[in-house]
Amino acid sequence: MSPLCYAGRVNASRTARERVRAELTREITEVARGQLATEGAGGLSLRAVAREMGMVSSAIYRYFPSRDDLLTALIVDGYNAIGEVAEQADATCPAGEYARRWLAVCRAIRDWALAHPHEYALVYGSPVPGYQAPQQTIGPAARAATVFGKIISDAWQAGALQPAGICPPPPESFAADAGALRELVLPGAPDDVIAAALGCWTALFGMISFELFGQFENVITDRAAFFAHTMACQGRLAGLPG
Amino acid sequence: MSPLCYAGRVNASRTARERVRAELTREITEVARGQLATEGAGGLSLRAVAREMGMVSSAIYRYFPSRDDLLTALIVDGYNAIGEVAEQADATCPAGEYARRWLAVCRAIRDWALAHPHEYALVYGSPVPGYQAPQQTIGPAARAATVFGKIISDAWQAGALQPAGICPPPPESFAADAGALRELVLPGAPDDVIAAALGCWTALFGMISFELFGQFENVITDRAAFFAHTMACQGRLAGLPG
DNA sequence: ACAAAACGAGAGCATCGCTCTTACAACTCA
DNA sequence: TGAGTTGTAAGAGCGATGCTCTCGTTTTGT
Repeated sequence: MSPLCYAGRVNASRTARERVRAELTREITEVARGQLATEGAGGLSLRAVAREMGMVSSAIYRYFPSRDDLLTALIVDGYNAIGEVAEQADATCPAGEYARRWLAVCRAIRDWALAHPHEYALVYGSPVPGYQAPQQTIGPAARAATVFGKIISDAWQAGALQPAGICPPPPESFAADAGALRELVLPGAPDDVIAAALGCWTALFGMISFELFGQFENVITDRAAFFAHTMACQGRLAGLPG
Repeated sequence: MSPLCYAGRVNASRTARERVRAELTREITEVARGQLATEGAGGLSLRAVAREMGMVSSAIYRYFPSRDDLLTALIVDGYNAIGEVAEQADATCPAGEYARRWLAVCRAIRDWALAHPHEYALVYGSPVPGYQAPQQTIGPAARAATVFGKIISDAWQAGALQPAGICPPPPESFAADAGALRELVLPGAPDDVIAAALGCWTALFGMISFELFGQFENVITDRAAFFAHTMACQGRLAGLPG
């Protein structure tokens, strides 16, 4: 009677069935990521994914209730991939060389974006369809930002931050947000440092998006060099020495 | 025999037919812009446009050979709209107050983007379909940039630019591009000023895109104030006093 | 007045996202 | 072991899309 008696068995069988389910779910996202890479987000089709897997289109809906849910899964994957390359790039640098860490992270994210343009567009480009802001994405989205936040707060706590001193103080309305950011990703940093860091962070993605979305066409030729230069400037604006 | 004999007539009759054609073309883009505003780029449908105009879908193809061509027309319109608000905002400021002009242009573009989010996404977001860089868009794209370039070069030529002095010199590979930009939109400015201005410009759109595409959700509450603050910092980085 | 070009309408093709029903397989549990 | 439950795949189908083609009609140029 009590379900607890069979708990072990239930779990075993569940994992038996859930295992193939998880495997199929993984394969769907993998095939979808392949289609995304070649066709872009607009060309991703559930029917084509099903076709490539030898399934019938309606079967996909057992795993993803709608096309948007598949896209959301890919978005989460994208955030995680960006977060991972950022973490790895940061880890290869000496902890005390903050500007170098910042540049390494910038470069890693840009390289990933250039290698996966459609995935980047899905994550940091315009929201695709009727869109929504799915809550599941906020966690993975913070992963890369956490890496950056640690660089800044490490530098701050080591007393290595050399503020440029050219910015006016941030608006009072920013204080509450700065407090939240200080707790999450920028421990110890004062408001003006947090504001500068946020500006830095958005400039990074503005740069990558401009390059990837064609705004630098016929404008900049050596984009890698210009990118590194601009990111170095932004890093200095945030106080990173070097 | 010679077509020149009938040049006047030909022109008159041509304008007779071409006038209704131009009018219909304009109406199509207008209806399409309405649909774009409510549904977004993904939901723009030639059939729906035709339906709203009382036409049959195939008739649209007499005016726009494909859906992408309609989108391209809307992109050109978007660039022009942004360029126009930038020009107007710049014109309302005293010519000598360069930082104020810069902030006014920033605010005007942001306001337009917030008022026309789907159009902004179409222009500065991820390229929609299999994408291409249509040549017809490069002219209108430069319109807003020209306004900004004039602010910087005006300030430079008036000797009012106060470089922050925190940036390393731009890479050598940037010299050629800087030369082209100097001729087009930044007359007289040296390479480092041009590089800083470009960084400024991309930071502006990075900021707007982050806000519009949801990256500031649960992060920044008073976005207008933070935007103005960050743009002021960026202006100072480019040397604008104020 | 007449040939050529432009045009709107309609039917049609392939494809899409998604729903519903049906048949089969695996699992549960007495 | 055998009956009942449940997850799954398959197929048909709906409404809609972008786009092509053909077929009369109108407008244009000579």
